[in-house]
Amino acid sequence: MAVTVSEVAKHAGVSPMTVSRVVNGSPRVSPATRQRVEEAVAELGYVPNRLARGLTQRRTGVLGLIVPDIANPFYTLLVSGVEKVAARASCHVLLCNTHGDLARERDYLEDMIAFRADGVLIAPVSDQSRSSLRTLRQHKVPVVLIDRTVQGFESDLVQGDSVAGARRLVDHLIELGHKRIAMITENPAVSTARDRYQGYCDALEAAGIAVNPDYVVPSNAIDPEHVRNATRRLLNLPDRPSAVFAVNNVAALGVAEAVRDEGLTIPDDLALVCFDDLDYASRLYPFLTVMAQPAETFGTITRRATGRAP
Amino acid sequence: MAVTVSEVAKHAGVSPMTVSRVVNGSPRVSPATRQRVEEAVAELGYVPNRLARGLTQRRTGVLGLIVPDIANPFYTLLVSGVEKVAARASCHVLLCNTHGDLARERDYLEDMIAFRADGVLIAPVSDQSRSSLRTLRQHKVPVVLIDRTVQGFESDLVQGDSVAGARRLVDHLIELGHKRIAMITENPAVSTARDRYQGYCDALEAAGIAVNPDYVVPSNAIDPEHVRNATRRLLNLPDRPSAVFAVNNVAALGVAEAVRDEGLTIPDDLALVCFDDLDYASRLYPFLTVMAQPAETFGTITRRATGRAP
DNA sequence: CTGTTAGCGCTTTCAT
DNA sequence: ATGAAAGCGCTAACAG
Repeated sequence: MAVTVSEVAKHAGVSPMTVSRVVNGSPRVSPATRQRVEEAVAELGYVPNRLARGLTQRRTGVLGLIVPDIANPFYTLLVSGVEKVAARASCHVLLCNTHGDLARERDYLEDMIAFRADGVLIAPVSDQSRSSLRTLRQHKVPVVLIDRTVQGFESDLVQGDSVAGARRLVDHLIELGHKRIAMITENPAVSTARDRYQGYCDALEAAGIAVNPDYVVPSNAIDPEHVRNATRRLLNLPDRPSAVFAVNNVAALGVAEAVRDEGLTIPDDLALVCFDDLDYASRLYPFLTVMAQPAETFGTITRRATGRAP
Repeated sequence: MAVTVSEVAKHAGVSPMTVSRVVNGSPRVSPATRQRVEEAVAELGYVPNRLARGLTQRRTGVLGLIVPDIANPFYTLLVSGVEKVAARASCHVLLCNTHGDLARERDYLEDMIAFRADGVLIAPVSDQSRSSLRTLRQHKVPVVLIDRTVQGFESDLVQGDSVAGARRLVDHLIELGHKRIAMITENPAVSTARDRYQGYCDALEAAGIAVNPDYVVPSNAIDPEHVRNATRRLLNLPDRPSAVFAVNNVAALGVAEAVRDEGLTIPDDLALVCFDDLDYASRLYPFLTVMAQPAETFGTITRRATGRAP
């Protein structure tokens, strides 16, 4: 049985309430009693029970952070940033990895309600996350969307500009003289995939290049192997693209491996650009042009998004 | 105010206890009442409060995971693995990043007591983590050490064999004909640093090569920039080493960048081997020999370590 | 099978 | 400045 307020109180010859006041730094305690209580706390090794505290105060100091893939350097940096900010605010981070799975996401969101998280930061799986997010909100848990919007769900939001970023990356390829530019996309229910595809089309259109459906390759963008296989088919087209825009870093990795599989090299045989940094990887492998987002600071800034259908 | 057992109970015309039984899947409930309760739960959108539950049951379903650097791919994989196992056990992971800072680690460990974590997995900062770990144990929180032992603290442990791993890496260099082999080390209060240095020395000795103190470079092994600078001095020695053994992946990254700074290349001008995988990075950059540890499965296996002084 | 009582450890509220 | 009482939401332990 752990040490409780009452035991400390007895030890210090005061009431539990006074112990509570001291522990929480209330000024309404005389220096003398404060000292006696502090000694008792130290002597007994008292550590306040945050479950009990959360129950009465209805604040737990816990933030839920829900991402599709912790191992993805983009989310890793994000987690890192959120953890840093949370620590400054004396908060703790409950980390949840959905693996892009809606059911798991739903469960985790319900858990956030159950744990009475003070708030939830989430990079949602897709637009289909809407219903679980609504449930969360019904339970008054503040939500901030990260990186992705959700159709039909208005919320505070932290994200980069995918349309403009994609546009810049593809413009860059066009300036280098590329005309046969492919894109590895992902599920259009993911807002960033939609936006980046939009930027890709905009850039091509502005340059008077028609979008070639053969050059738009769907992928899951979560598993590099999946992308690798999809890309191999692309590289074996009779009219092989000279450049590829990957929807994100994982896709880029898959492309890089497919290129190597085919005995080709980057950037000689194929130019590769992508969204999101590969962090450590890109420091070692400078042949990749990335639109790095400040993932680590995504935990600090906020703006309002409409969540309307496009 | 959130929905409580009592409200559900009233709604279903039963006692709170019966609601509790249904929610927790107790078999001692008639099918009829069970159904009525379930309907009430659904109708009111009841989600049990896990703080309250934790208070009575003294189990929270929360595991603390404490690592020095989430952004390090080794720990990222570890986190990923732990999260996976925890999810299977319906547990949640409270993630804490110490940044190799003892004070922060102490605070986090105290928080784990406060939150009544069911257990703590920790890759400790160094041998100096001992006192906070003892406090944790006094409070009956089960601890498992990951990757690193702590002198004077016996505990369950998950780790790879650093001595043998280092030995193999350096043997490999020797087989390739290298004689001038440097090592980037870190704080000897970190068990893996000690062990890997041991393996390095063993390998050299077995080959009849004397350990050259100039070739043993201390670093913090947390910040690639620090390693980068330390390595540059190494590369400017009159008798430059032909190979480097980096104590871990971060150190290897720093070395790789220093090599590039000096206008040299790997592996032509310098062979580089290291402990721990760089994950995504090493898939793109195959010039690096790594002793990859199964970081992701470090969350599943356990053995007993003595924690005696070496 | 179901309900009652009591209490987990803390803090709010109201006294003093 | 300090304390007493009540209750946060839930579940053990015991009825019946």
